[in-house]
Amino acid sequence: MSSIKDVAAAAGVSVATVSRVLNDHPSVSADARSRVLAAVEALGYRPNAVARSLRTDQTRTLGLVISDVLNPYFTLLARSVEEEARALGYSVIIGNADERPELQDHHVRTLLDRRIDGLLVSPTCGGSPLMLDAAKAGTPMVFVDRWIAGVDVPVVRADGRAAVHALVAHLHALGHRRLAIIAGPAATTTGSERVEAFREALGEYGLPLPDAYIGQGDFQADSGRRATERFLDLAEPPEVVFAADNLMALGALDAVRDRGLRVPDDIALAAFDDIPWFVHTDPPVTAIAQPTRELGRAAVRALVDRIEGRPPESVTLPARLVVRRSCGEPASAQAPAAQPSPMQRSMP
Amino acid sequence: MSSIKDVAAAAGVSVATVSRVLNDHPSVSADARSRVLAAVEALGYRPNAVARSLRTDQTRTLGLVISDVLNPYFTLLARSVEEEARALGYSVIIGNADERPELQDHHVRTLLDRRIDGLLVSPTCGGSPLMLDAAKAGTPMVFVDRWIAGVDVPVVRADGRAAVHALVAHLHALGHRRLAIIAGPAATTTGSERVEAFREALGEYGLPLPDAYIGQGDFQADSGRRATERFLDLAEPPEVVFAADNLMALGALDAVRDRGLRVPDDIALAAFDDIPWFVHTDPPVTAIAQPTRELGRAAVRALVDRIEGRPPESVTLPARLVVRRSCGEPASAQAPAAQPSPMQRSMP
DNA sequence: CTGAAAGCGCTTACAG
DNA sequence: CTGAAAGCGCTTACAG
Repeated sequence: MSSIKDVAAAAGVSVATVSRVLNDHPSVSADARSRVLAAVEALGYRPNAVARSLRTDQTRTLGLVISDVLNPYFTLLARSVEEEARALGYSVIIGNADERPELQDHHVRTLLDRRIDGLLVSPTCGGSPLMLDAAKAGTPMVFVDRWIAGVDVPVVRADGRAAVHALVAHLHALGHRRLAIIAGPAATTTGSERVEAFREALGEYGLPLPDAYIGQGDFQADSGRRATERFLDLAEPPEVVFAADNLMALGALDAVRDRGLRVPDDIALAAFDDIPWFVHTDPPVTAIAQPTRELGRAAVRALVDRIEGRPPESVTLPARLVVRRSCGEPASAQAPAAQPSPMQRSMP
Repeated sequence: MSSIKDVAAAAGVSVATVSRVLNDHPSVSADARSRVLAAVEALGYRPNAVARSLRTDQTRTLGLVISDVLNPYFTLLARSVEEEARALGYSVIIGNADERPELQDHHVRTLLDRRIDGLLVSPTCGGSPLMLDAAKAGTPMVFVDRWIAGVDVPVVRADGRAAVHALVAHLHALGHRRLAIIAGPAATTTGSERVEAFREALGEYGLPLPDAYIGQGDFQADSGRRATERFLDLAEPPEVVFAADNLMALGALDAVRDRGLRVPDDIALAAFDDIPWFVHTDPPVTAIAQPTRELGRAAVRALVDRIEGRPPESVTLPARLVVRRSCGEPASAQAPAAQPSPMQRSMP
């Protein structure tokens, strides 16, 4: 692989001049420029980003540590992060924590060792010392989706409170009174916030949220299945299960199906996070949709602002309820239409 | 951020000794070693991977360029690649080509500039000059899933031929005679191979594959929807649509649903690539499952073999048919059971 | 076992 | 406008 020296030799100039041409430095003669460009072309020269990074102390790379790539919500988030980063001239390296704190730390460490310019994290747990130290040490950092309290790091996330209230209103209107939730890990903000929003909304309707109706999940499908089985084993099972993410909803569907029961006839189901597949499940799943692409974009912009010396801004975007058929038909549309209408209602 | 010099100063040794300790070089006195280790600890020193890479000419990083991250098949592939790479001491940088050749080239170029040790590619198109040049120039490379003919690069992929034959046998047994396929881009191997395998299998049953029954898709959902609409507009629409990947099957489901039609009553559906969601769609979708994790693992092993000077091996693994309800009930199980049995049959 | 020194491929004041 | 030279943070023969 040819280096800048080879180009300089071929063009009959110094490496400094080659470097200037490559970096669009203004003070290069037209003649020198064209000779360098010709040499670059002839040799198929490509600058060594490693050497450039060592010298300039910037990698033009962002690290993104997400909780679980197999979760379509995070996949979409990752994609939107990459798109926006590319638009701003950055690459992104993704680390998949798989909801495991030690794997999260592994990726944070590796990314730091590679001297990424900034870090986007959706923290799996309360707060690893490694991440906190990095933040304190001045590594540009932004939290997406989930965050850690008490750390001076901008947060880009969706606020699901209003949508959870809309969901509970919807469920209440359908006559449901025994509502259960499959929560995420209490150590994550999204794990605890969604339960709190749910409890608060239930309170407005005078409905309780007994401990037996709070399933402890870990945001992965299996835990949704187990929590649902436990609900179904109760002397008085809930009428509705609200899964705090889409994968646990998938597990819940599995559990219901394995018992030979039907959604929504035997038990209703709703999920946090909307994904394309929810339109095609049996039945289509009522879900709370996050503005995922916007979150990714905003997170990158905040991080790049921070990296490039502009004040970064925290951003909170609203989620919205998408009603489908998994919680039952509204009274007005009792008889299922022969032609399934797209019956999809959105509320802010 | 402290450097090796700071550690050397703090430990009272030269940077060479620090480097030796860090790299587990045997010839270091126990005393020097412990002083260095103490200094490393005290300073919170972490080696700069950029500098190390420049010096050693290896990044211990693999590049993975996949066609579409949002496709669950590729997401799972990417995850398995990362896992195996991590186990072997490598990191991976993922580039999402989004089925766009120019984006694919962008990522290949960026990855090459970063001097990744090797490249794993699932080529979006016939063969970009950039990629071919890189292969010729000796960049360690392995193709996964899709490949390019006439290039001396190992290929790790699944052979779906037997499973496609099993699918056609299944469809024929259910009484279907008019079978259509939504193909992927002809420029990709998986795009053309799946059509060929399908045509060949149909031939064994004396069934034709008229041009009108070959929809041209691009492996993304929208194209599956459009192709299906065209099928449904035919004077004699097919009885079965076989989508050559899971996203186009999703689009097909959309199209059928939008017309107020039902799967499998009005039209049957099968897909290449099995994904967890197919169990929960309405109805569950009959699909051809690839050994995705094994493919990822094998691809990484082949690439690392190549990088580390061992002869890499091409690997072909069999796909298998997973029968669900989207093509109709077998005659023996005419009456749908009240309790939906997991009726899931596997054939090699 | 240890250190001084060269060198990986760049960029960038500095001097001309 | 141009080039010689220093230096980014490491690793590794080489000499002792």
